[in-house]
Amino acid sequence: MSENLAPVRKALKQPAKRKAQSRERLLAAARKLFVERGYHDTRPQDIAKEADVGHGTFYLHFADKRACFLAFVEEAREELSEFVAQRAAKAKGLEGSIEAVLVSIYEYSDLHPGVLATAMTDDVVIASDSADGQTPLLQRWGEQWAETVKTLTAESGGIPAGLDAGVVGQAIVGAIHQASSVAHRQGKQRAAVVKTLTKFLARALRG
Amino acid sequence: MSENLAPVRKALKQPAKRKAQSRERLLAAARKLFVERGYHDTRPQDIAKEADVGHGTFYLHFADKRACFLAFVEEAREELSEFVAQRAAKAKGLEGSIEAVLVSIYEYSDLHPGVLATAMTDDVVIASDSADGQTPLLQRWGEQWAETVKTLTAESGGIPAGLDAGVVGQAIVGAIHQASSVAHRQGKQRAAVVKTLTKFLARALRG
Amino acid sequence: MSENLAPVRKALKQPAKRKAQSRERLLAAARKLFVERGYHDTRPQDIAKEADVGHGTFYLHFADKRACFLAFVEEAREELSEFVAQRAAKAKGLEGSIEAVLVSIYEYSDLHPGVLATAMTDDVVIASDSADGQTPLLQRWGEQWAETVKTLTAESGGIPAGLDAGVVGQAIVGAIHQASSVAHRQGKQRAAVVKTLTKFLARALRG
Amino acid sequence: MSENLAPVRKALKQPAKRKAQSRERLLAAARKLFVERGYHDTRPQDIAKEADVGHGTFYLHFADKRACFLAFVEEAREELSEFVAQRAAKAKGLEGSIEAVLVSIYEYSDLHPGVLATAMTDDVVIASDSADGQTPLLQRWGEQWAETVKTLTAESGGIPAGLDAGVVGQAIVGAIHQASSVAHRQGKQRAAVVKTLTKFLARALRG
DNA sequence: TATGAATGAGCATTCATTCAT
DNA sequence: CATGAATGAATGCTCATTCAT
Repeated sequence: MSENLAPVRKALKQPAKRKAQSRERLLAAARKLFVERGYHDTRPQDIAKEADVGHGTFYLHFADKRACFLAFVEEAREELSEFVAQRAAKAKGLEGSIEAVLVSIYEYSDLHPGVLATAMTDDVVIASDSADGQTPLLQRWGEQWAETVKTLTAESGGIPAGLDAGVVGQAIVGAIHQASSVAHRQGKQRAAVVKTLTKFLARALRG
Repeated sequence: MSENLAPVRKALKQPAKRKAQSRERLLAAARKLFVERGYHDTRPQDIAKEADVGHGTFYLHFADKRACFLAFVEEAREELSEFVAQRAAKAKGLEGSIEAVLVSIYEYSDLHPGVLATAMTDDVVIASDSADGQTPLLQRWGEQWAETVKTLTAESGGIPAGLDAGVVGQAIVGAIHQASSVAHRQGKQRAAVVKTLTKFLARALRG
Repeated sequence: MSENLAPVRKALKQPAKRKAQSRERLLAAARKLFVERGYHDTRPQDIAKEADVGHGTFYLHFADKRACFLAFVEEAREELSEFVAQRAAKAKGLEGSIEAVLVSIYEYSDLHPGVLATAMTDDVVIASDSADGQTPLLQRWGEQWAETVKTLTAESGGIPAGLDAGVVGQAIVGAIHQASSVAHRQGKQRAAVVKTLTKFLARALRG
Repeated sequence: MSENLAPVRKALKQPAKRKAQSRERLLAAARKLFVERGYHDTRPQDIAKEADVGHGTFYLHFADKRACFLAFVEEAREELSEFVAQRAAKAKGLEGSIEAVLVSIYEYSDLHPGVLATAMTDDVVIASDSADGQTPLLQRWGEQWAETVKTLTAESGGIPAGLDAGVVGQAIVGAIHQASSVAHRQGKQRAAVVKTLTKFLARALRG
């Protein structure tokens, strides 16, 4: 009987590998369920079951449910970051670069539906009493945009005078997020969104 | 002590007035607690207690907790709407108008700290199974901005060619929301935020 | 429009009549709702509303919900009693009398669907702490049957020797109730039920 | 103190056994409380407490309160079934068999006071919206009686002509139930009840 | 006599987390 | 390292009844 019980669990050479594998499986399961059902409707038990490990194992790898969610967010962030970096690297000019980034983001969304929307479920939703902070994903992206903007506008003399780069970065990411969310909700043509956002942001940043 | 014990409850001649007053009291209590503790950490019981009415009375006025929250959101929306309309009415020009609106919003926030941030807690947080929809506050404001932008750009030939007004409206509100939230979180100077956002948006919209 | 607004409420000559009318209306409403929804799913509020009187008025006429239900039961009992008495009076012989009673009961059930089944909802369902007793409807009918049986068997020498009349009465009513309930639930032909029950009981009682 | 603190909980080697034991304890506690207080006055919490387990454990074993009650009913049904089968097996003749069954039932009732009365609390009392049905205990017994009667009357030519076996089965169980309930309520001599019911039913069934 | 706003005890159920094995 | 049975605090909501008008 013991051989065919949970065959996926065998063939684990080293304990270290086994632990790593459990974590991977849990993270993949968490990602799937968080995206499908949302944070509040996903229980650690569900994640463990989906990952085919015992309930208790969950807490061997994550301090609590929130930590698991944040791990998922971090994973998504890195994934998107790499994805965009590869795609948008060769874009030229302010407008071209913005468009390339937008297109990459949408392509990532197509490849991993719901992941970005779920990962941005931050602020209030998973609030914990400990109030430890963990900068929201959107804000971190805003900070990146602040840097990106400096680079993109370098040849045209930098960010227009009087504009605070930090504020601009957040404004950009906010604009993209809100416009995209609503467009998605309304089933709007994606091309129009990309075009409008690109022009809108380029005009705002151009000298 | 006996004089100030529930003095608000006296002299209620007509049941209709009495009921209306209860609702008002509940709504005020709800607003206070939702802002102070957030949606999830506020129980109908707490609201009733704060309003100095029985638990059951809460359900005499609101179908459920969610309905109460939405009533609070609606109240805040109308309040802000009036507030901004009065303040920004006499502003002149694209840049002037944008600035006036931004300043009004910040003034409202000073007068009613936390209300806007709480009222925007829409989307996922208070999700119900019934999935009735209720357009998020931010999106509604985005739609208003779309209209506003058409008016403001009328003299300079309307919205720049190729821009989708709906997308632009959402982009504006997203930019304002995100930039303001982060600025607030970081304790940034408000003047810089107003200035940057005003210029940023005006540049984007100018012909 | 004003003429047909609650026309039932006007033209109340004397207060005494008004009170009696309220009670009647409440009882009719109670009967309707108890039958349609059952005891537990009918609230005094619902009854008052259906009767088109204020919620508080309910307690002007009934001590509590239970008393209202018992009043409904009593009404049904009297109604059925009269109904059966009229129909079964002229029946001849043991078998004929039993059949006449059974047929009358079924006719009553057709005229007032659900009333008997609901009225028999006694024992546990509406249990109150006060445990005042109120003999269950079924038991009272059993007692009546005990008397009836004595009369019907008089000419053949009375109840067969060794049989306790009280027990027999309850047995008869129990047999009728259970057989009819299940037959109704199973959509069985009524004629077969009447025939079988009549023969069954007549054989048991014949000398 | 340490010796008698939850001594039942010790020495539980395997989790499977532990789980089974919990269920047993819960079921025993449920039986006790349902019989003592009735369905509506027994809360899952009470059952858990009586079983000396946490509240949540209750829902580890039963989907809901209703499922727990039905499990109790099933247990009682099987218990009585075995009990009667053993006692009434060697009875001879129609009258003898009926009497043996009746006596067995009363003996079971003496051994487990209140269990049968409680288990028959089916129909309306524990009604759920899902309306899944679950044939009432009394009806099931009626169906069994239909079979029993066929066997018992086999030698005398089967069920008397014109009688529907199904109807007869339900009539018998109804007669027994109602007569016994009332006799119990009235503190009537048990021997008289057995004697009367036996004769009554035997006469009805004899050819 | 009538009203209907107000009441608050009461309840079934969930779920993040622990810990003995 | 893994397990999964056990936990119990916490919560939104109902409804029979009262009472000021």
